[in-house]
Amino acid sequence: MLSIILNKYSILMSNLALMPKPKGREAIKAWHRQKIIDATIDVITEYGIAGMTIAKVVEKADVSMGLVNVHFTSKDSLLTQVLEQMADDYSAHWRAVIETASPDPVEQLKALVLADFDPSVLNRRTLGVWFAFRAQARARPEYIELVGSREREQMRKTVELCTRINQIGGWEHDPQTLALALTTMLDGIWTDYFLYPEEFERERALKAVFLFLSAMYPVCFTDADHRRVRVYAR
Amino acid sequence: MLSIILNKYSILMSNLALMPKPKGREAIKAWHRQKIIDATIDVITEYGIAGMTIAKVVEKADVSMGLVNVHFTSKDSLLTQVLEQMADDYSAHWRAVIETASPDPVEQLKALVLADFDPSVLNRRTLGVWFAFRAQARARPEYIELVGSREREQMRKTVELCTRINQIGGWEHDPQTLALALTTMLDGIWTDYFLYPEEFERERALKAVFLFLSAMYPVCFTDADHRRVRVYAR
DNA sequence: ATAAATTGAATAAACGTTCAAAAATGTTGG
DNA sequence: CCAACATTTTTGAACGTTTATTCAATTTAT
Repeated sequence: MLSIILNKYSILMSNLALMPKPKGREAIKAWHRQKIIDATIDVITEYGIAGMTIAKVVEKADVSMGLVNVHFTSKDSLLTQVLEQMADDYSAHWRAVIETASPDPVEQLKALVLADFDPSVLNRRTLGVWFAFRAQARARPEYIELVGSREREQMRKTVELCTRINQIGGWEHDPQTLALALTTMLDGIWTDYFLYPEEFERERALKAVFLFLSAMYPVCFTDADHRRVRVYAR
Repeated sequence: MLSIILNKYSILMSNLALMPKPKGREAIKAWHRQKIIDATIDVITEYGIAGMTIAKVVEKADVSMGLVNVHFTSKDSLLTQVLEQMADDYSAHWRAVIETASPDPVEQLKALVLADFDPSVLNRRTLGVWFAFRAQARARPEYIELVGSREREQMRKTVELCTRINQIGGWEHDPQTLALALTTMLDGIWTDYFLYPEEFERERALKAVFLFLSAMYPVCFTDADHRRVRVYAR
């Protein structure tokens, strides 16, 4: 949460171009830096990672050729830092959402699922760049390193929540397997949305996830319209 | 199935390099063509779509510079035809698997799921290139066109099977939602395997899918070791 | 011998990166 | 308050590579 607040030019807000040039050396520098990152995301969105060039980035960011290498040393370094910011933003988002939710693990798991449906995540711009980086994973292992640690943390949280919900209702599902089923489904929904945004039905995708959760944890989750009848102990 | 047999140099077999040069003009031409396609896949696997160049392809394929443009007109066209072959191979595979299975829809759905776990699909080479193309989807809409029609067909089949299984046991799950849940989960499992092949546990992933299916269609599917107790009518 | 397929040097365009020069910002002294 | 200066930031033409593509020359198959 902290990082979302502190990072003024977070990836979650798109049109930095409309933001006025700030005062002060450091602020201008940061503003330029973020303009370049935003432009990079836009270029990748429009031309794919294969069509991303410095020339297109500086044109979109409206800065000079040389500035990219001043701020980011190299094209490779720029890409890594773009991914870093996206991964940070995503992590910060789901963690904030969980902390905002009630301490009830059912509510928290629900919040974790809904976080992946949030417009700040479930949008073509963010997902497209995300997928572009992931597709390069094998060629650039540093990308996996970057994303992997954060993804593992999310998985750990999911497993923890499943374990706690298990205890509440006396269920004996394998938390690891259940968490895997859940996270893979959410990931697949991202892909579906990214590839076929026109045909994508948000409500149906939500239903699909809650269909699964309601089957695993009846009473705690319902598949209909996400209304929930909770019982703490039996 | 037919196309798998006919297409001698299918993507499913990797090391064409070891295959001897055939006799006959047309055969040599086709052999060269396939060598280039294979090399392209290898290059994308190693360098990502952003690092794929004609120079690297011809070196790996051990043919001359000019041959790529003789056979494929342009780099773009080469990439499109590579994707086309991969999509065809994948479609042919799951369709063959279903046809081989018994007419029982439960068996067919099981076969459809297992098809996505087949080594010819679930391997880093195939998935990596697959993801590389999908990530470029927005920049190159023709890629979606290519993959989309085939993916829709698979979805239609999945919905059909769910509908039929519903009837058998008197279940009333929404087939569309159920099929979506299933396919997204399978897709997510691909991603998981591609990004973290070391940590990936094939058996757990299978369990995750069958955990879901057994919850939806108890008795038809079991989550343990895929043993199944079927009852046709209640 | 003839037709077809393959070669690879040549080409122009585009690429990432550099760095001396210019502009912008902050500081100082009147 | 404002010049004049010092420092930092930004610029963009220039550079050497790498890129996809072409096509006359060569090799190969019939």
